[in-house]
Amino acid sequence: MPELPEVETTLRGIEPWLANQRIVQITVRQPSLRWPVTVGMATIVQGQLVLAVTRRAKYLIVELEYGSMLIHLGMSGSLRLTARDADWRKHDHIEMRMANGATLRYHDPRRFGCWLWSEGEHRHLAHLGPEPLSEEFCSDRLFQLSRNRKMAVKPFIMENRTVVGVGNIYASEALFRSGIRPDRAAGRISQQRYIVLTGHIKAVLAAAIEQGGTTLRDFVNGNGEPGYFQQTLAVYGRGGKGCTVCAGVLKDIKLGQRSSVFCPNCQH
DNA sequence: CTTTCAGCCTGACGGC
DNA sequence: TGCCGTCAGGCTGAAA
Repeated sequence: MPELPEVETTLRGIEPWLANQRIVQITVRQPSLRWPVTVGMATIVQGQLVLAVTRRAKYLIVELEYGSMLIHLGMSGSLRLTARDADWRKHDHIEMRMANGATLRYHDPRRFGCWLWSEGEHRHLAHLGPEPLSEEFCSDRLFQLSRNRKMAVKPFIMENRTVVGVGNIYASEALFRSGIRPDRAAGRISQQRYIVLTGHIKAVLAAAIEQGGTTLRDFVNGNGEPGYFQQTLAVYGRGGKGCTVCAGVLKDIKLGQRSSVFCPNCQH
């Protein structure tokens, strides 16, 4: 599951090979992604110079001379630099070849990702909240936006208009570290507790990005996956097991159709 | 305005 | 062993 740290790691891995290079060819083997990948996109993009590659939320943006491409990895997508004539693996859907010989492959078994081209601003970026590691994301923002909200705090911090890039894993972990139950109403959490929560959201994401970076070299060479999954997760995926702090049984509930694991003893 | 929820998709896993 | 049901999850857009 590519969360924000994995997308950031991907960006750092591919950016040096794409920036200031011309796209020689795009090959689309499977156009049925989240939205259809159009022939028009490949036609428009081929021959263009890549001005820059950036990230916004979990989207990668390939800035071109004319317009830009928006890439999302969805649930199971990955981008790898491969040998020029590497064998096509199952679920390799798109290949982008650069003038310097770099070859980028998009691999996505579940096909929840997207590759979209737009002349102007992409509609998917229009209503996004601030980046979690920016100063715009602060406890005041969480506190103000949460007033009168009856929604549970976990889906609230996972909403993209609140703050971007906080997926199920890191929302669960940050709430555990903050001692806040994920099903507590967002509007009934104090300013003081939002200060604590904001700090943990930033810390857990920053740590994960740093760990992703430790395997950057392998990642670029196409030999491995980003390494942040190796980090110890205290609650995510550990429903029914023992709490790492109090040894009590972790509870697994559904919030907004998503699995939410927490410790009923440590989180209130 | 708010909140909820179906749907997109494949692979992993458990039960029989 | 294989089949079948269930689950996982980000995001959109429609419904309530």
